[in-house]
Amino acid sequence: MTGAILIGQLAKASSCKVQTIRYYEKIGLLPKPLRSSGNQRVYLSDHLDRLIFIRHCRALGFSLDQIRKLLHLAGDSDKSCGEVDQIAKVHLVEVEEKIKHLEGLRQELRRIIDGCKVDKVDQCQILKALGDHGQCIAKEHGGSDI
Amino acid sequence: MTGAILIGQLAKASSCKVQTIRYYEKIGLLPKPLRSSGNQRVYLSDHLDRLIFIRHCRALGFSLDQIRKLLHLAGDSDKSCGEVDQIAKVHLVEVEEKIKHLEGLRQELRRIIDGCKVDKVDQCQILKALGDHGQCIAKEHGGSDI
DNA sequence: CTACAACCTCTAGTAACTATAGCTGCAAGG
DNA sequence: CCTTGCAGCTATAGTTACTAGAGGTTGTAG
Repeated sequence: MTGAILIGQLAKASSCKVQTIRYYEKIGLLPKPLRSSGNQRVYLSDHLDRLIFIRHCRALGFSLDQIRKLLHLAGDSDKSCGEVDQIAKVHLVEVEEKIKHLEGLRQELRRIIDGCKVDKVDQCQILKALGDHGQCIAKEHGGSDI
Repeated sequence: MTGAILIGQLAKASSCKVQTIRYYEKIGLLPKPLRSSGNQRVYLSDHLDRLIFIRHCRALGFSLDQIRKLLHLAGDSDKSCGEVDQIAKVHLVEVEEKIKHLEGLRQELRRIIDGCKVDKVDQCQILKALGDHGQCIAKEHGGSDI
């Protein structure tokens, strides 16, 4: 029975919280493990590998849905990996877009903060700037992808 | 009665959805407006100003909680605007940290994508890289602030 | 035998909306 | 006067990816 571990050990080995592991099982991302006589989850190394894969993908910002697809594709060993490539590239584009968006916000925030030289709220340029969208470059009112 | 408008007009004037306006009212970010004889919300220009302020802050990535504080501070007209400044600067730091984080992901994703030159899933370097956290620079397993 | 940690299930909470169901109000056309 | 249809109303549930808690059971060490 080499490598049979309980959920606490799996959590440590994968740097993933116990709750999260149970959550992944519930949504079908991790297969249901065996149970001990006392109804405790018993994991083997397959589970650990899969969980490490998932956590690494999460650390890279993939959504659980994207990860589900990647795991599915990884199971089909003679398929072309074009789809894998595609998912990764789409995600890269998303990341790049987020960076661009945030750089815009950074620039605008700096402009607003630097513009305030007074000390009273009723003359505060930050509040004025926040109330006035006119000079702002952050056009996307309504798009909350920060 | 100049400027008395219904929720649909307010939505258009602020580029904010009707549902969102009602939501802001429910959580106390927008004050409850008057009602018409037929129980419809009736707004004046104060509401529009406040809503535009909120939407602009949201576009800049402030949380509703931060916005609540900003609105509160803006009401106290003889207070020092140091706190306003503080909120804005904290947010700027948050944005800068997110940018750094995402730049790390971008670099790592590019490395992984560029490493894959084969065409079959069972040799796919992307999947291998995703399963192996060893060479990865994105250390923060568990921190999902993307 | 008794602590105590680690496990179990189930439910609710987070942020900031968005969407749906099922209703009423209101103005215009026939 | 009646209908059509849009705009408004409330209330509830869904989204993402967890996290926290209640309240109970199992396993182990002293």
